[in-house]
Amino acid sequence: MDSFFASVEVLDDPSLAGKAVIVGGSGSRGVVASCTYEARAFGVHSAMPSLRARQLCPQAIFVDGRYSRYAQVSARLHDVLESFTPLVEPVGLDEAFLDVQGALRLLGSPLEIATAIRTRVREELRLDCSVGAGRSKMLAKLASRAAKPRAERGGTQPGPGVVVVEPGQELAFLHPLAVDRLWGVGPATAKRLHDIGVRTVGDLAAVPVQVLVRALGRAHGEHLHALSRGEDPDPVVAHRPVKSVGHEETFATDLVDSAVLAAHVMGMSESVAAALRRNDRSARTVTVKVKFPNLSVVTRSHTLAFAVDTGSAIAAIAAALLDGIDVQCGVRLLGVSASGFEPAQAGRQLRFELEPVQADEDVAASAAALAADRQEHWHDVMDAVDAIRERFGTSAVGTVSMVGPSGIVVPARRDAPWGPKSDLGPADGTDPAKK
DNA sequence: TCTGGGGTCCTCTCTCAA
DNA sequence: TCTGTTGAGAGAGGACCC
Repeated sequence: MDSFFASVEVLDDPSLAGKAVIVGGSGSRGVVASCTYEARAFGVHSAMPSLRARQLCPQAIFVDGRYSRYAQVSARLHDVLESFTPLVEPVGLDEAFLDVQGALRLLGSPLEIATAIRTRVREELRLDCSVGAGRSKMLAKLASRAAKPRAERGGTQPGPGVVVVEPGQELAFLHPLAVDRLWGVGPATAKRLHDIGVRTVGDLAAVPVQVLVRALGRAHGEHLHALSRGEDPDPVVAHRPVKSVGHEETFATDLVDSAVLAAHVMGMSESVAAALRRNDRSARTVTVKVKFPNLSVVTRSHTLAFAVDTGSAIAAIAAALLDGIDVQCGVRLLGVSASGFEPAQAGRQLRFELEPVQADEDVAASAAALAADRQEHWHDVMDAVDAIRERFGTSAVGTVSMVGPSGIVVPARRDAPWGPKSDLGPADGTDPAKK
């Protein structure tokens, strides 16, 4: 989709049409999640710090964003795509790969299918998208990028909308491209490639694979070498299983109070546990992430002998992990995540598998014992809590440790997860609540 | 100017067991 | 009993994607 979040905002509020609109965190620690082409013409792009975006485009209208609304539109988009083929692999909310090999006889050539997708999306969602087609996911991805409009100083240049890389033309399409256009080449890899004289995909294809493996590691080196020759064996997978769930938050000001941190750990653990139960999963590994004021990041994880799916059990482990981190200098971001999934039933059968824990075992074992105890005694309670939250909202019920000055620390996914709310005031001097 | 949130995958290091 | 090797798994960090 073309500047998806911003386009949805314009769709819902036509007074924004033709204006520079930026969706993202409006605070000093926020980033741009999406922006209209009018904002892009000033050099604004997604992932840019909001402060920088304000400087480049002071007249831009900042919108906090509504994740639930975008998810709603995304679901409709996927309904449209699945009417073409059941083999749809979503990439985030606004992109997807479609394997249309089995539909060619029924629906026509790749160009005809791509054009039909674009038309149907515009008719049913009233939003624009760009479609790329090729013999692999990477080629389709690069082709869709080439199909998009281009923002320039003088205005927006419309893109072709549909680009098809025909069989036999792959290398002619790929080799002139800058190497950082390839999927998997970010700033760090691009720098390493530049260091060995590789600037274009064609340069990459000319480098012996051993040199790439030395520079980038085996998996990455071999993968990029294959991509540069147009080889991409990665198939379209319609239902990729989720492997981890997490919740993290950057605070408007750095936190130092251990009681406040503990309340956030509890709230985030509840959020993670609720996501696990929604997906009928329990998890063996709990990870805590801390970002310090100097932006350095540490993670600590612990893998249990059993799987858990209650917030209090996850919080027992997360709190013990956080205890092992020196947070005296303050915490800018805190996160809790769970991985190592097992079916939910594994967490419910805990009482038959647990080994007794001796009193003199280390902190991790104590935390595990606490988690086990909570897991065993809390899952029936959490089923009731889930039902209450479903009906009355996420802040309707919580544990005592989650209660802060303004009530229960809400563990639900935030609707505008792109940094803390504005601590700067709006760029145009108006009250954003009135927009 | 000072960098979000939710993910996946890879690499390196360490430990433990065979 | 000691030493060296190997492989698996855990833990930590980094890079990347949207």
